[in-house]
Amino acid sequence: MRIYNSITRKKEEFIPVIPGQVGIYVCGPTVYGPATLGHARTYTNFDVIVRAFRFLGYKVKYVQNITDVGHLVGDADEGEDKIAKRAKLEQLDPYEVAYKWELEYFNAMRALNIEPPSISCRATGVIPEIIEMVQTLIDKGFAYATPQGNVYFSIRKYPKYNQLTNRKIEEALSGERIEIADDKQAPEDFALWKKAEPEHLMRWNSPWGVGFPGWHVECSAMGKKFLGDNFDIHGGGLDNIFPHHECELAQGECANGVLPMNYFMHNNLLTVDGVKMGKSLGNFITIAKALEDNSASTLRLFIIQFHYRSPIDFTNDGLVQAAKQFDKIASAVAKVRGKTNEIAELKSEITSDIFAKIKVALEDDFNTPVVISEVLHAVKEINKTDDIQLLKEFNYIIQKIFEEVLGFEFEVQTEKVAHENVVPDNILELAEQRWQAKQGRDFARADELRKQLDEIGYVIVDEKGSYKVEKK
RNA sequence: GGCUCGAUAGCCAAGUGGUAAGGCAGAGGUCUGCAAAACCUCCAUUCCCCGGUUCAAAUCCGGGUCGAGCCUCCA
Repeated sequence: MRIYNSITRKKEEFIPVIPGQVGIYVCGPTVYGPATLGHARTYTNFDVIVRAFRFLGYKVKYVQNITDVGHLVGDADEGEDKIAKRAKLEQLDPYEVAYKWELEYFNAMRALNIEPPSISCRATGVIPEIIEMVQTLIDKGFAYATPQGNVYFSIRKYPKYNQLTNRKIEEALSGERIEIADDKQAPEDFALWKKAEPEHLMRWNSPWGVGFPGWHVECSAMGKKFLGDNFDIHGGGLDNIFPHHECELAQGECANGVLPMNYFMHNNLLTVDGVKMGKSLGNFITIAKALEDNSASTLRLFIIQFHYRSPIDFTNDGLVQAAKQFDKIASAVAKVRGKTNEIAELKSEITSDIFAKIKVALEDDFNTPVVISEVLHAVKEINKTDDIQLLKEFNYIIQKIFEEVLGFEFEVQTEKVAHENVVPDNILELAEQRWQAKQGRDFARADELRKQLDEIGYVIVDEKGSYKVEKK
């Protein structure tokens, strides 16, 4: 098993802390708005990674946070955090806002057939652990509390700062939630704990006064709580690499005495028609919207066709291609399952070869594009054969790879199609007339009826000795 | 401006030292009265450009050009 480690910028052999087990932490969403295709990309990527680990025999503990403590609003809205701002707009309690979007997030994930993490934890649920970690950092001399009630991490105490992004320390601007304070010893120091202004609704007591945690500590505290001082993998979107992950590395290593994660994995981002997707740019597509026109499996296939470290440009053409490919896969699966539901051990050269290649691809930094190409290879072989024994073997690959690792859903798909294909009686009548004409070798009449049906949106597909009518 | 990553056929996309996977589109064929689907065959002497290392480079090194992301919250 080899994975690309952002810390060393190299593909490395994966050596788990505990043999046979994987502890993975992935940065979750800030719940202040709808889940977008960006979220779909990131969590589909890590979903497949976790599924692949399990398929390869690892026991996985997958932890994800829900950031329900807001972040600084980008523009001139001084002092307000995102969640508090939204709450005022909607006349809701900030906890209500956070919970509403958290539910939406989980619904969107479920709709995409993304398995929930082993542990999902809200930032507001680890306030004691955060305070404890901040205190540790102060005690060890890496952080300092100011008379104003803020606590900052002193970057100069951690010479390795910026190991992920190679930035010069002078350029490392602070990434804290509130930018009023000038009580820092150095401008690049980042906040661990911030004093709450009177209008700030989310607030907790602490040794430094009433306040709320800085942006980066929640992930460190949670990772430590659920996975220990030193765990295997920390993942997240590339956009979090700076400053968030740099800060995590710094505070984590200083607090724990050891680098918290052995591997850092970053998935690349998603653009829409070549442009970055952002809430502020107004070009974001929500998952709910995307699912109106596409099946979850099509979206998954679209995402998985790219390597997780490559950028994805979301275009209509790309989606159309993915939909076509998924239909192709689904009809091959339908063929197999139409003939047999049994599963057989892989004995033939063709199935074991495909299976082996998929395994190799997954073990090589989760190379899903290569996996998909083997999936299409399997589809081709399925279409070529009527050997029941062989189809039973393919059934195994379909279950293990198509469904368990890649997360495609087929049953739902076919049921849905069947449901949508309720054809009215008058159409059935026309189709039957056409069939009779064909049987009577009156092809002119048959073609005429086919054309008529086509015009009202129905397609006839002839099969051996029978036919099917389908809505286009 | 600094940092990081990328540039592979009409389009999308793997491959990171041993002689270019796969898909879409396109061309031809088999099957079918026709059609659809499926299957078969063809479709990059070449991997942005220029130099270098090597028996050997799309793959490594140097220099360009272009593109994306980060440097402010973001998956």
